[in-house]
Amino acid sequence: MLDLKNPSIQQQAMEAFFFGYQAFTAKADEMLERRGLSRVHQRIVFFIARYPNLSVKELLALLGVSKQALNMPLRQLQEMHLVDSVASQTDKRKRLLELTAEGLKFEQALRREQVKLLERVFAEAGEAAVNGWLAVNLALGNGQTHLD
Amino acid sequence: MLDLKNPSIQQQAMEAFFFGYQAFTAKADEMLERRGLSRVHQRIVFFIARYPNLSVKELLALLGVSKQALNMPLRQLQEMHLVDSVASQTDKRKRLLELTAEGLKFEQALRREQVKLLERVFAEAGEAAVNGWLAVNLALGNGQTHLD
DNA sequence: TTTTTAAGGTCAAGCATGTTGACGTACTCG
DNA sequence: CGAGTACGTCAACATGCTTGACCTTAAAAA
Repeated sequence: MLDLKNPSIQQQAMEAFFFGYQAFTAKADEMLERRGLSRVHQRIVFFIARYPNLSVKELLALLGVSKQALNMPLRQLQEMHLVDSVASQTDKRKRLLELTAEGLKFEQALRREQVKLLERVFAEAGEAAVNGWLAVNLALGNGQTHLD
Repeated sequence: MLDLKNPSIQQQAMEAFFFGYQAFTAKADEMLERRGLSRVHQRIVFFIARYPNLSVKELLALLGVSKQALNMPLRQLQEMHLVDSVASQTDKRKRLLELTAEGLKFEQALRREQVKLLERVFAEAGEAAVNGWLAVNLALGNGQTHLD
């Protein structure tokens, strides 16, 4: 077991997490910048892809930002016809978010870049490592879906 | 092996990474905010602790920001007597950074909170998972030290 | 049915954090 | 000596987030 009593091991683990996460997001950040978008835009389309028919409120909870912070980038995505919002049938106050065909392609393109990096690393690290990596990340996130 | 051909698995892995990293930094962020500091301040003291006698230029390379962006928080840390900078003996242009006794305590307090979370999660996930988690993160960060 | 609450949208002001560009100083090195 | 390096700082600007206030529409509760 990793000896977390050893400060130098602590630092190594933390540094690896820091640079690992940074490397993970780097490629997508580049692609976003070329289109004049930012990481928030990716998070929005990512969560809409993952949870179709998400309401605005649920999206806010997932992102952990204020609705004013969401407003601008979400509006931009709608104006670019990457995201559509339709009133819920069961509760007409709610706007359910979905990706347009183009939005889906956009989200997939971003995700593909990140998955490519994961695939390379996974092939190198082996199955056990990958399962462990996922298990620890899930546990860190508390297993919570963050939806409600 | 995690099937990264499956889009839903891709999404799950990416979401776990996102929320995992977020949870990992949350506690330290709280502590920093109470002292009117931000995540950059932690990164600074973290890297100084990890690489004693770091030069300003090396710190900039690790953080990946402009020197103007570093200037303010680093100055604050010095004014708070958490960080000292001393001219290098071999090259008097260089300022070598080190933590004061108080700065060391501060960095350790922040790190301890994050390690506590890791310990909980590690106990839950088991040794194999932990080793895998570290291996994947190291591979993601390309094994590079980011120094030079 | 009237009142209250919830969901969503938007405007405004303020703050934090980042960027580039331009300088100035001190020091090293060829 | 002159060129380049390390560091520090000022200014202008962009961006992304915050809180507060206000509005509409629709559901739920009184």
